[in-house]
Amino acid sequence: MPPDEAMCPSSPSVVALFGATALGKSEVAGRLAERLHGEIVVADSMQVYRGLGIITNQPGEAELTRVRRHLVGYVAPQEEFTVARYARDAHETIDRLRAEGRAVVIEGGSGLYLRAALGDLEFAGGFDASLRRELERRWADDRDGVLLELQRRDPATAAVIDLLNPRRVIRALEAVILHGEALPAGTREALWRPPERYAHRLFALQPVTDAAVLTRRIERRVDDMLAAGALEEVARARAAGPLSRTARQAIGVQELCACLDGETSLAAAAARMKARTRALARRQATWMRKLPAVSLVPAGERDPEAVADEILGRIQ
RNA sequence: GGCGAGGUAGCUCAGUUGGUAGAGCACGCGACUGAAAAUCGCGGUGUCGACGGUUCAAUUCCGCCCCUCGCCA
Repeated sequence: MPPDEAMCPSSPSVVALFGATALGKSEVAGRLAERLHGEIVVADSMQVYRGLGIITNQPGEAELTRVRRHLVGYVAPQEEFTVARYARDAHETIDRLRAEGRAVVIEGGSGLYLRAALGDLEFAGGFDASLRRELERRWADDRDGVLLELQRRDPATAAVIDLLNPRRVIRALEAVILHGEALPAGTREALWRPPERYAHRLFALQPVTDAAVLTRRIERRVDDMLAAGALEEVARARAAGPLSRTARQAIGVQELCACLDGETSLAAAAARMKARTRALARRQATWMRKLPAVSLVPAGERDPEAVADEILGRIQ
């Protein structure tokens, strides 16, 4: 903890806000930052892409002029993005804002990114697209061979990760091959409580709205995106060059590309986007339930202003 | 009206040479350290269209009826 914080523990200058999609998180964050005279750092794996503002739900003009937001729309969608890069960018931004004496509101819906911003996650090994592709091919042909190699070269990691999950296995092996040492050693407890980089208060929006109403809201959101030109947005983005693997994971990219290529109807694309968004909101709720030291704040149908007030009240 | 195809989980469908059923998606819960809006794990789904017949036993075979789709009138 930096020394200035030790001297002034009653007014933490970093407030983090986690929340699932469609709960009004960015509006709440906007008001919080305004009251605290601070700026916002977004912790969202998809809002980083430039030119995909509609489908990734980036804040509109009104929110943007209200307060400054960082780490939104600053990466070309042709570029492959990683949490490690996000962590570097976030720390740099937060450090700078604090050096300027500004309060920081970290807002996001990507659990891992939020932890990366707040803490010091240790990222082992590098990243090599061709190696990864080769390992993927090997996994498809000879799964057992890949598992055996990981067990031989890094038994400690092999004992801890989910061996049924191809992403985890491939990443672990990739890390050993590139750096000799794989994922950071440590217990699961350590994985869950990475060293905190900033003293902060963490809040999460807990839906108090009826589940059916929330679902309807999520679905309306997709309809609104389409009405706002989501299809054209995706067409424009991919016209500038093939979209990166990570950008293609954003809800709506695959679906709307299929639609542009005449493979599916717009209605089918919309249905799939809604289903994926619902599933996302569920996984976000899982994160919300287990974030360490989190204070839950009822939200949903409440006025963002009131939610922000409640959070400010709890900070005092 | 005639002929053909079909009615099985919320949806799309597979299956049972007769012993009351499954896969994907959806849904619920969970995991998560360089892909995380990703990826993976666990879980329950049900008068197998209705009624009758044959049978120890029918979702499966037979009859009849209802419904859907297609073709022909």
